Amino acid sequence: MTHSFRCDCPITSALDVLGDKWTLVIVKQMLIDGKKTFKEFVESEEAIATNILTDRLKKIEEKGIIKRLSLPENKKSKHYHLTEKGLGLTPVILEMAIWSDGNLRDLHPDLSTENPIEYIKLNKASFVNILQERYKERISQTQY
Amino acid sequence: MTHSFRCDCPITSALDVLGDKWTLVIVKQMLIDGKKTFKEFVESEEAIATNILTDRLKKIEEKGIIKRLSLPENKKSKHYHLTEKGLGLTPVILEMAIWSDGNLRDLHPDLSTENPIEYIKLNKASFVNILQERYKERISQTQY
DNA sequence: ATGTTCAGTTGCGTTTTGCAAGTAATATTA
DNA sequence: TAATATTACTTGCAAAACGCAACTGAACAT
Repeated sequence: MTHSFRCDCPITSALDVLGDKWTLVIVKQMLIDGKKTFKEFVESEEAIATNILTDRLKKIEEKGIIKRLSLPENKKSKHYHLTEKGLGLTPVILEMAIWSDGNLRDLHPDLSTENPIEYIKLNKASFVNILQERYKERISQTQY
Repeated sequence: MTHSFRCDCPITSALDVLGDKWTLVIVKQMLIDGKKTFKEFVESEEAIATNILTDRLKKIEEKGIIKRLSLPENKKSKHYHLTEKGLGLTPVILEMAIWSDGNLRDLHPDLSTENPIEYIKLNKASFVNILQERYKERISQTQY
């Protein structure tokens, strides 16, 4: 069944696809944390339930945000990769990180401080590029 | 009760606050569409249900993203305004619009094309500023 | 052959969502 | 002034989504 959009607004439509607790967390785990397999997603600190994970992987694969790949030398494990469409979410994720850093510390004092947010803010476009190139480099290591 | 965050990751934490179908739609309706009252939100093309709207307005007010204001000359209607924290979401919303424009047309052919996306992409920072200043200008018209 | 790992699926109770209808306070109109 | 309308909600209820735990089945590992 095809996705049903609430209206023709691009922002609302983005939220029709991305607007839930888990979808962008999974994309972030792939892009930032380098996770590729079901097991890696499940073992993440966010502790996603397996049924939810299965559902989201299926949905975002249908939408062309990720690809599910079989490995030639291993029939048991699968790899999930971001497509260009998925990689295109890098700026959205980056802006969320910046917003959190500047606006969520009052509600969440333990928020991580490890990322060089000030550096990122100086040149967002180049940081987006760094993340995307790093991701592409990483996935080019494996043969499918 | 205080909000519970899944972990200390800024991106995941942003999604703990913003990760649902409606929260950012409401922020967008305020920022882009100029909506201020309960009635205006309900009458929007996204057609949010009133109980959901009440719930989200309460939650994002608690988190400091919006402010609920009474008008001195009118005891019936209330105005909802973005705070600086809410206005800080402008880049996130803008990046979602850009992502949709470039990546959602295959799934959603009727997606609006009215916004000058190419112009926006040329200088994102200045467009963020324009939106924020326009918003502030608009709300400064009313006395509370 | 046996045990383990990986990628799921299933069952079930809880929570959230969505629709429709109702309400209460204020403002407008006849 | 009385009736009507408007605004901002609240309530009830059914449906969908979520979350936990247990289970399965294929593929490897010993």
